[in-house]
Amino acid sequence: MPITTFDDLKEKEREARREFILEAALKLFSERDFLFVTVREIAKEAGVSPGTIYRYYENIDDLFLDLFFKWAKDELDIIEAERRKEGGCSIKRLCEIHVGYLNDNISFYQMMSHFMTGGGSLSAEATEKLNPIMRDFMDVIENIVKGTGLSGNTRLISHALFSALNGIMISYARYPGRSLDQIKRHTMRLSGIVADLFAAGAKGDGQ
Amino acid sequence: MPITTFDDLKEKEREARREFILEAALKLFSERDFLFVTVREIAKEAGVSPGTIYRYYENIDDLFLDLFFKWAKDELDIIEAERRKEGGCSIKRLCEIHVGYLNDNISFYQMMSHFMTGGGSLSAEATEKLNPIMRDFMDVIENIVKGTGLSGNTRLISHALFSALNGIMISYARYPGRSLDQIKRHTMRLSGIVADLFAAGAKGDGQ
Amino acid sequence: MPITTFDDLKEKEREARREFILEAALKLFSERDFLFVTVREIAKEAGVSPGTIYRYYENIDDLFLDLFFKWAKDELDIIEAERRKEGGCSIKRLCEIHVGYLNDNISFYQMMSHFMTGGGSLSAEATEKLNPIMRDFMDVIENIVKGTGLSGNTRLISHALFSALNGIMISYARYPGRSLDQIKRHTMRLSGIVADLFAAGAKGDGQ
Amino acid sequence: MPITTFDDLKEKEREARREFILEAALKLFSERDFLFVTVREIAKEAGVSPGTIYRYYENIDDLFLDLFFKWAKDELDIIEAERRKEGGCSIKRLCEIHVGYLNDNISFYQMMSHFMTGGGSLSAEATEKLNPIMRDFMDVIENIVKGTGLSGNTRLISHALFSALNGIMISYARYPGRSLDQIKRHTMRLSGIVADLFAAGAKGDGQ
DNA sequence: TATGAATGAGACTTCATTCAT
DNA sequence: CATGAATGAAGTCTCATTCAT
Repeated sequence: MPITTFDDLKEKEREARREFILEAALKLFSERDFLFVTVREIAKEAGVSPGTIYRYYENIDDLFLDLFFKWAKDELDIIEAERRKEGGCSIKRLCEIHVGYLNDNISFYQMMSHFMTGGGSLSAEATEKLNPIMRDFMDVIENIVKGTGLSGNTRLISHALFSALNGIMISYARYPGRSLDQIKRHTMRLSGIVADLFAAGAKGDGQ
Repeated sequence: MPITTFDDLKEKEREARREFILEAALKLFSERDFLFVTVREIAKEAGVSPGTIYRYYENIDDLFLDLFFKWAKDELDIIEAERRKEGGCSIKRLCEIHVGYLNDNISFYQMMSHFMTGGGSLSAEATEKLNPIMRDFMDVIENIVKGTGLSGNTRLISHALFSALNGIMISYARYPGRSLDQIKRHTMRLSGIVADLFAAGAKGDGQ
Repeated sequence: MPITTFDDLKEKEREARREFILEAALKLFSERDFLFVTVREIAKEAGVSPGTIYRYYENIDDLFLDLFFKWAKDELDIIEAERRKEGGCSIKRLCEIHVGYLNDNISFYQMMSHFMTGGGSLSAEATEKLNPIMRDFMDVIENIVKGTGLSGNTRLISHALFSALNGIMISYARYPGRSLDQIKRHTMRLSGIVADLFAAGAKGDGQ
Repeated sequence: MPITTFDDLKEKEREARREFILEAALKLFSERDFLFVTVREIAKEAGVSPGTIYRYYENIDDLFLDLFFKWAKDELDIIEAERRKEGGCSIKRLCEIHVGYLNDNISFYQMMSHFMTGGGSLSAEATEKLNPIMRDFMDVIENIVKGTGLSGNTRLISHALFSALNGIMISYARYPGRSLDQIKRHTMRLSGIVADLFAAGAKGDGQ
C-alpha cells in the first residue's frame, strides 16, 4: 500500500514548477536560437522572477542540459515504443523518427551541437550527466542495427548512422528561404537515402 | 593591354589588409572556439585598431563569413587537385579529404554549424553570399558521385553524403576526454564506413 | 516565592533559540569574514529556515549587534575575573587580555570596525544598544587605569588605550603572508609596548 | 632640452581622465561608506559610462587601491614637508598630521581597515602594490621616532604608534551623535595623549 | 510560530560598435 | 584612412527580506 508523504507532494510540486520553467524556455527556443535567449526572458515568459530560475537550476547551462535530457528521453521513449510494436523498429523507421523528432523540436539539434562542440562550459559534472544519456541513445540504435542481422563493428556503424542523421539536420534544418514544411520534406528524404544505404549495407554485410 | 590604375592598386592593398586581418582571426580560432574570440583580440593580433576591422567588415559575422569562404575555397582546391590526378577522386578519398580537413581546421565545422543553425544573424546579403559557395561545393561532390557510375537523384545523394560527413564532425570532434589524435582516428573511421556505404550503394544502384 | 509563568517559559525558550542561532553564526564567522556570511548560511547552520531568523532579529545587522554584545560581555567577564584576583588587573594584563581575545575571536574586531566605521546601517535603536556596552567597557578600563594611581583625565586616557589596542588588531590581524601564530605574537608584542608606555605614563604622571 | 612627444601627451591625458574618475569616486565616498558605492554611481558622478571605468581600472578594487595610494602619497608628502622644516617633525606633530588627515579624508581609514582586514579580495598583485607604500609610511614614522633620540626596536615602536593612531580613528571617527567637529576635537585630543606617551617613552628610554 | 519559495533590485562586468580626432 | 576611447545595453547571478501556507 503506497503512502504519499508530505515530502512526496512537495517534491512533485517542485518538479511541476521546474517543468513549468522548462516549458517557458522551450517556447522561447522555438522562436529564437537558444543561445540568444536570456535568463530574464525565460523568467518573464514563465511568469517568475529571474532569481527563481536559480532556485531550480544552478546556472543557465544547467537548464539547457535539463531540457536536453527531457528531449532525449522523450525521443528514446518513442523509439522504444516502436520497437515493442510487432515487427520491431527498422533502420528506416528509426531514421524517420529521429529526423522527424528533430524537425519538430528544432532546438534539440542546436543544443546537441552546442554541447557536443564544447560551446557549453560543460562542467565535469555536466559531462558526467551527458554521457549516460548519449550511451543509452547509442545502445538503442545499436540494438536496432544488430536486429537487421548485421555483423561486424555494430557500435561504430551506429555512431556513423547517428551522426549522419544529425548532420542532415545541422546542414539543412535552417536552410534559408525554405519553409519549415519544405525543410522537413527535404531532410526526411535525405534521411531516407541514408537509411537505405545503411540497410543495404547491413544486407550486403550479412551475406 | 591591361592598365593598372591607381584604383587597382588601392584595391589590391585593401585586399591584402583584409587578408591580414583574416589570418589573425584564423590564428586565434585555431586556439579557441571562434564564438569566444572578441573583435578586440582579433584587432590586437592583427596589429590594428578595433575600428579598422569595421572598415573591412560591416560586422563580425561578416568576417566569419569571409573566413568561411576562404576555408571552403581552400578545401575545394584540394578536392579539385585530387580530381585532376590520374584515376580521379573516389568517394572514399573525398570523405577522407573532407573529414581530414575539418579535423585540421576545427573552427570550420563550428562556423558551419553556427551559420547553418541560424546562430549568425545572417543578413539577406550574407545569405546571398553563402549560397553560391555551398552550391559549388555540392557541384563538386555531385560530380564525384556521378563519376562512380551512379544514377538516380545524384544531387540528393550528394546532400546526404555531405551532411553525413558534417554530422560526424559535429558529433565527435569534441568528444570529451579524447585527444585530438584519437578524435581524428575515430572520425576518419566513421567517415570510412559512410564512404563504403555510399560507394556500395552506388554500385548496387548502378546494376 | 518566584512564580514561573507560562510566559516566562516561552520567553526562556525564545532566548534559547536566539542563542542557538547566534552560535551558528559564530561558528561561521570563525571560518570566514563575517561580511561574506549570508543569512541563508546561518539559517542552514542553525537548522532553521531563513524566515525564522527574522522572527528573532529585525535584520541581519541586528544579529551582528547581538553577537557583538555577547563577545563584549564575554571579554568583560574575563577582565572582571582578573580584577577579582589578588593583585588586581594591571594595564599590561588588560592589554594582553584584550588583544589576546581579539586574536582568538577574529570577527570581533571586524565587527567593531564594521559598526564603528558606519558600515552597519546602525538604526537609532541599534545605536542606543551599542552605547551602554561600550560605556561598560570603558568604565572597566578606566577603573584599571585609575587603579595604577594615575590622575588627570583618566577617561580620555582610557579611550586612547582602548582605541590604540584596537588599532593594533585592525592594522596587523590580517597581515598578508603571516600565519595566525605569527600575527598573534606580533600583535601581542605591540600591545606590550603600548601597555608599557601607558603604564610608564601613569607612573610619571603620578609623581 | 626635453621633448614632449605625442605619446607623452596621450599618457598625460589618460592620467587626467583617471584622476577625474578618482575624484568622482572620492566625492561619493565622502558622502557614504565606500563599500556601498557602486560602479554605476561612480560612472554617473564622473559623467562617463560604466564601461569607461573599466578602461582605467581592471576592477573596482583596483580603483579603491588607486585612491588609497593617492591618499597615502598625499599624506606622506605633507609629513615630508614638515620634516624639511626647521626643527623637523616631532612625534606630536606627526600624530596631529596623521589624525588630522584621516579626519579630513574620512574614507581613507575605512579603506585602510578594508584592505588591512582582508575585506578586499586583495589579489596577490594588489598585495604587492600595497606593501611598498605601507613600508614607505612606516619608514617615515620610524625616522621620526629615531629622531627623538629613542633607541631600542624603533620599528616595532613605529608599528605600535601607527596602529594606535589608526585605532583612534576607527574607534571614534563615526561616533554616533557627534558632529564632525566634535569628532575631530576628540580624536585630536586622544592622539595628543598617545603622542605624549610615546614621546615620554622615548625620553625615558633615552636616559 | 515556523517555513522556505519567491522576490526583484541591483551588483559587477563584457564587448560589438561608433565617431571625433 | 586609421585610430582607440567611449559607449551603454545586456549578460549572469546574488541575497536580504517578505509572506502565504
